[in-house]
Amino acid sequence: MDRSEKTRVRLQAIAIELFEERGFDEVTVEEIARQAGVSHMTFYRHFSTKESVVFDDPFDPMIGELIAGQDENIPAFERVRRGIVQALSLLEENDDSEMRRRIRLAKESPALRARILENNYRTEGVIVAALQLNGTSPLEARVVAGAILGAMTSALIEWAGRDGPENLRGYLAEALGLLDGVGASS
Amino acid sequence: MDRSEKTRVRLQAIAIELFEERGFDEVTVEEIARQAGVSHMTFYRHFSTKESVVFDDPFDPMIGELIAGQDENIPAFERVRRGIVQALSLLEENDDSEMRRRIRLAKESPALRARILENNYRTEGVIVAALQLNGTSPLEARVVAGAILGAMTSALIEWAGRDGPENLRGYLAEALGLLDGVGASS
DNA sequence: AAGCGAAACGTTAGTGACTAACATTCAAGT
DNA sequence: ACTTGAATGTTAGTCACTAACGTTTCGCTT
Repeated sequence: MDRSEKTRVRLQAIAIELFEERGFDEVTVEEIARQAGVSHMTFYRHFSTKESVVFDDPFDPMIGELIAGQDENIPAFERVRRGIVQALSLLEENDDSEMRRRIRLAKESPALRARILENNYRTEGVIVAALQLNGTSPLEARVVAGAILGAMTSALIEWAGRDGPENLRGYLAEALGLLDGVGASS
Repeated sequence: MDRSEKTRVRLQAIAIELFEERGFDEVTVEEIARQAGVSHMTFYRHFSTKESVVFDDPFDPMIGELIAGQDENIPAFERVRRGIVQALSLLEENDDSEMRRRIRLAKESPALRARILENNYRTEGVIVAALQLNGTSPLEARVVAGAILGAMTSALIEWAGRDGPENLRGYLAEALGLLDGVGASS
């Protein structure tokens, strides 16, 4: 871990702690930087915005490939669902409790929620493109992608609000399972 | 139309025109106010944020009532769908082209998209509460609400991107129809 | 018509996120 | 030690947004 990465990790850890203590809006970037022993410019060299210290841009093109690779004969909704479940299963076994901390911050902060949803917007574009490759109509592609991402995001927030030990990936898979039977018409 | 309302309408018209010409981020509140012949403080007395001049807070509790009033024996997903379709049919026949202008602005501006999605977040809370009144589980309520709102929002954006004369309400109803068969399990 | 009060609006000064330009320090490798 | 590039610092600025307080406008009463 070189100097740059150490600074980044330090900034992130301090920022999240401060956000948990006092709330996202009540902590200034200046203060985070000061406690990390750096200037605010260094903060912005590591994180493009105040929000991105909590959620960064994953923008996974893998999701697109997994969806485009599904059997064309099953409905669009199911293709997306299977693609996403496969992507989840490939996910490194991340620390669920760390993710929970961050999503809980988002529950209290419109700015952080907006960040998550902006990431979703980009992912939605990837899903739509993948579906259209296989002949799905633009409207159906958008609707299916929007529905699944909306469901996942809501499930994520529901999960973060619980105290139980539920596994994140399992929880999301269960959430998507609740939408069984969708899109049977196409 | 009293003085206050005239100022509000003027600010809004000028703002949207400027946003269309140069993009949301390239127009300052100061400039909008100046062209409307007022100070920036007056702008903020009429609109709480720069975004809200394009999208304001509808926060319709009617949606909650319509959903809570659905037959408990049909699946949660269908209850929400019918409630929303009913709410749409009660909507005053708004000017579709005006709505299209605004949503097109949102296609180009993350800040405006965030505003729409934040409104959705509040609506989602209303839907979740309505479903839970009728015994739906917290997870399913969230997932169903998230899926339908996600689908609607995506359809809205798809609609705004088209040039055709499609009716907004009809388009949204068609979009929700694409999700036919969902949630059959509950 | 004069004056009164409240709503609408203006001025000023400030905070905080974020950026650009330029200067400085640090950490290797030679 | 010396050089060089990466990491960081300083400074000054823009813009969204707010608070406090002063001013104008307008309908209404007298």
